[in-house]
Amino acid sequence: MKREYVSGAVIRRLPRYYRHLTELSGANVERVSSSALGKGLGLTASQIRQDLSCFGEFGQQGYGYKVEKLRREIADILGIDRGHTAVLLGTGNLGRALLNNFNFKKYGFQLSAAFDIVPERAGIEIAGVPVYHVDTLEDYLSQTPASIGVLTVPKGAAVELAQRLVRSGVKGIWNFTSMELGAHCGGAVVENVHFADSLLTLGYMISEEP
Amino acid sequence: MKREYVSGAVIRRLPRYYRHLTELSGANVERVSSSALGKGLGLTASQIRQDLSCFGEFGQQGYGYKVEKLRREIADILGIDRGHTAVLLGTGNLGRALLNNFNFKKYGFQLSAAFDIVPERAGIEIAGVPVYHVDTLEDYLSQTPASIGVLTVPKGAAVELAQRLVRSGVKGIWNFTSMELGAHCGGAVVENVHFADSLLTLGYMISEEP
DNA sequence: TAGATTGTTAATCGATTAACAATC
DNA sequence: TAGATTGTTAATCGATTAACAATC
Repeated sequence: MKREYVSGAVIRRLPRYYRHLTELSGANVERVSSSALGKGLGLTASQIRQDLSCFGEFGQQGYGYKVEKLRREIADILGIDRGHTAVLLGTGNLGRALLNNFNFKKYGFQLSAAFDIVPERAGIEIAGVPVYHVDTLEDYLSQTPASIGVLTVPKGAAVELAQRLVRSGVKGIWNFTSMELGAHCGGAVVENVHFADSLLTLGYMISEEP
Repeated sequence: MKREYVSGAVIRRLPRYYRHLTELSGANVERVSSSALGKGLGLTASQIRQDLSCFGEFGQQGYGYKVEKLRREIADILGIDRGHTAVLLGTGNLGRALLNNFNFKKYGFQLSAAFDIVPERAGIEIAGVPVYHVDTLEDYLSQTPASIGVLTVPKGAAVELAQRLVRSGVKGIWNFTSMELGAHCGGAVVENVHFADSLLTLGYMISEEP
């Protein structure tokens, strides 16, 4: 039964399903049951069937799920191949790490340009992506709209740039700064990658271990 | 009332509390109520009081919480200043980005060394951290134990290195690879930073927007 | 057909919110 | 003292798990 509202907990499991199914598919596995999938991901079979039922009926009774079919269904739910585009702001170490190592295309995003405030970086290319001066951001986006902006700038620049991105029509911000942007971004969705929060959580867990 | 078991949901909010309190403290704010704190973080006052009550009684009735006192209490709960140590494996772009930009010390971790498989990188220093060849990992850790290992290596090397870290006494793994390590790491805690999952979630959310 | 496994409904469990006595 | 705000208990809400008829 297709739901209109799907909880965040379910949505955050979808990428894990997708990753696991991609691996199975790569290993030429044809079919998988909810219980096998659950074992692979540390979840119950019941939860997986419940999760998937938010989006439709993808299995066959007595058989399970066709791996490749389910993988494509989830890709579609996640919006891969929906033609998303992205720009990246801030070509410091982290920005360069993403440009060089992260396969945006694999997840359905075309990264068309990067921007930096340092004049010397304008005009160069990093991993095939052209770098422009941040002053030209609005001009660029009016010509070449982007679905999301990737924020890899110093904390102090985050709010202003987020607002400029949103005003230029960006629908989501992938925020790698430690600034909380929720309040500043109007209708846009903010997805945070807070390294510090993650490390502090780990620190807590190793401290509490017996 | 002090609980022995604290849910993951509570623990993942603690770093946010800590960050917010650090900001208030920096702005010389002396006291804060649960409702003010809740407003700042997008949570209910009730939830904040409930969360804090897992660890003790830190407030005063009719007054609220002393910002600096609460900040220190949470730092203590999170295990900051517990003398954690860390090593980093893999000095590619992402590893270098962390070495150059991420302030481990600020979160209570001393990063003592980095390792790489490329022979030319052995002997250099990155942001003051010495880089050694990964063949010397066990020798090094037997002399200088580490609480956690930071994994910024290619996916294919993740499992083997995680296991070597755990065998050398590491208690936690901060995993930046896309490999799921849960099953391979015995008693050690694994904290994942999966960029792809984060981006896919964002992709879903901007696709579903009205 | 018999065994397996789905999708879904019902039961349980856990987390969030509300309410309030205690008290600064 | 009166107003404010805590810590905690009770009520609600939502998410996970269990059960099972449908059926491949």
